[in-house]
Amino acid sequence: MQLPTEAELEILNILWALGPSTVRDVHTASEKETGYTTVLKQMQVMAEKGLLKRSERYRSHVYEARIAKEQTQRQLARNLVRRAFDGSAKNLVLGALSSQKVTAADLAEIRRMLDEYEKRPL
Amino acid sequence: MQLPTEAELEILNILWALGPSTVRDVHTASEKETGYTTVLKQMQVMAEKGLLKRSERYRSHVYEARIAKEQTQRQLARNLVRRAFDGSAKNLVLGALSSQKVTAADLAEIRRMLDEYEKRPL
DNA sequence: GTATGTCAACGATTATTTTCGTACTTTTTT
DNA sequence: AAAAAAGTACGAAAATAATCGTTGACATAC
Repeated sequence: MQLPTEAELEILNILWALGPSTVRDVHTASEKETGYTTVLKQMQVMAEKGLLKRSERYRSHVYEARIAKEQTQRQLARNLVRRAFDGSAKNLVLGALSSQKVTAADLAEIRRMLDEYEKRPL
Repeated sequence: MQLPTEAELEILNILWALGPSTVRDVHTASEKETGYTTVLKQMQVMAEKGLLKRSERYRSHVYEARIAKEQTQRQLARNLVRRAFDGSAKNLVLGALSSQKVTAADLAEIRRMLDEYEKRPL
C-alpha cells in the first residue's frame, strides 16, 4: 500500500473523525486555509489512488476512508521505524516517550499494553 | 528545525554510521543506484540548509551531520505523533509495537526505559 | 423559465524534491 | 608538461506534491 502524503493524511484524519463526508464537510472542518477546489481535487486524486471510496448516489458525492485509521498508523510507524530507527521498534518507543509529555496514566496504559503484547503478540 | 526529506534521511543515516565522510564515501555506502553528482548536490543542499557541516580543509570536502541522531529521531517521532496519532505518544508506542516483531529482550528493555522515564522524565 | 448557488471535472500553475549532465579545478600519473 | 583521474560548482531537467481558476452540470429560488 502506498503511504498517504502530508495533505492526504490531514484529509484522512478528518474523515476518520467525521465518518463519510462531502468535500464541503472536509473543507469546512479543515484547519488549513486552502481553497475548496484544492480539497476537492485532492480527494478526487485520493479516490483514484484507492485511499478513499466515493459514493455518487447523492447530489454531492460522499467520500469515505478506505483504510482504517489503526492500519494506517501501523504502516506509518513501521515506515518510520525502518527509515529512521534502524528497524528497531524499541528505539521508536524510546523516541516516542522522549518526544512528548507522557503522563503517569499513559505509562500505566503502556505497561498494560506491553503485558498484552507479551501474552499475545500481534 | 526543518525535518529531513526521505533522501536526506538516507544520507544522514550513512553519516551517523560512518562519522565525517566525503561525498565519495557516502555514495559508495549508499544502497541506492543514484549517481555521484546526485549525492554531491544533495549534500551541498543539506549543507546550505544547515543539516550538514562542511570542512573544506582537505582535498575533498568532508561532511558531518550537524544534528545528532537521537535528536532527529525524537523530532521525527514527535512529528508523526502530531500528524497521525492525535498527539498521543501512547498511541505511537502501540503502533510501534504492532508494526514490528518485538522480542522478549526488547520488551524487557522497554520496561526498563519506562522505569527510567518515570523516575526522571526527559 | 430564468437567475443564483453549489458542485464536480479538468487543466494549469506553483513549489518542492530528486536527479543528472557539463564545465571547471586540482591532483596524480606517465 | 600533457594526459588521466577525482573533485566541486552550477544549472537545469524530471518527478512529485499542492494549489487554484475556469467551465459546465444540476438544483433551487424567485
